[in-house]
Amino acid sequence: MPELPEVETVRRGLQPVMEGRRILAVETRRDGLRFPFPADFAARLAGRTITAMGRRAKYLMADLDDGEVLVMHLGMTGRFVIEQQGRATEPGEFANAVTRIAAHDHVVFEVEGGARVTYNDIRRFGFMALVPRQEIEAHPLTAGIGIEPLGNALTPERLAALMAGKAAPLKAALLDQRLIAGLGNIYVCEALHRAGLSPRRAAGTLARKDGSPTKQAVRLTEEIRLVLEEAIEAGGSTLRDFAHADGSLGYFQHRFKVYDREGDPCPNPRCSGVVGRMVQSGRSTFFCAKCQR
DNA sequence: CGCATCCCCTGCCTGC
DNA sequence: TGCAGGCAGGGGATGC
Repeated sequence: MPELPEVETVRRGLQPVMEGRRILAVETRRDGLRFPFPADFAARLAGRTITAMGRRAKYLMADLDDGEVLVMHLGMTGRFVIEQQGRATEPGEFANAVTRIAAHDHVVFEVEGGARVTYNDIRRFGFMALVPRQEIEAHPLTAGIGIEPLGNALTPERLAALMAGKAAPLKAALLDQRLIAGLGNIYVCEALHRAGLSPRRAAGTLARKDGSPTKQAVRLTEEIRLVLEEAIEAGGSTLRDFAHADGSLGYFQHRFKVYDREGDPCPNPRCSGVVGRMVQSGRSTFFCAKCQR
């Protein structure tokens, strides 16, 4: 499920147990995920300290004390499970702890302070890479990533400029990580519904001839921000619940208005339409043909 | 270049 | 009950 709000929620879950902590040991349980792990991946990580746990778009970025960055992407099904195991300060202190390995557990981090952090990924579309910090901007995995939809970068003017001249469907343009980074299929559907905009509309219609934003661009900018912020807030509350349960992080239940709600009445109280589904760029789009124009 | 299609992988749901 | 087919929230490669 991980789109920007989910990745941000995972970041907030990992931060207290990993930031400022030394990695005691790493176990990789297969050769790689989507890509092979870097050479000597586990050995290279051991002993290094995570100085900051950050996020850029849908990428988790763990800054290491020697200038490299552990870049992690959750793909479609990646998640982390955190287990607190005493107050380990040296490798091997985990040896006496009960080790539970579940199906699709691929990487296990043992962290100073006693956390065992396990990466689980059923479909293995996620990946982990080590990149020198100064090469992040040029690295093939992270080069050309678009602007963050939260924060100050996304304005109606910027949105209009990014979409100007594009004949592609608005849905496809919003999914393009080179333009805006972090939106996925769910939140694009949700934001377009909230903004009352058709997923089929040409992306370029958000810009006037002089390049300035239309009122639709203003509305969409606002709805993107709101839906992401609300989802992060919901993830935060879920995170607290999970922490009380078993410490696992991952698939959070949010209430979506249109996503996966084909056939439901349109949730817009002033609309009598029905949520429909169509395929764009090979992926399902959920929308109301009556109030999204 | 822009855009569409296919593919990586596993699991779940549906229909026959 | 078994099994084939379709589908899944990401994104890279390929082809037109």
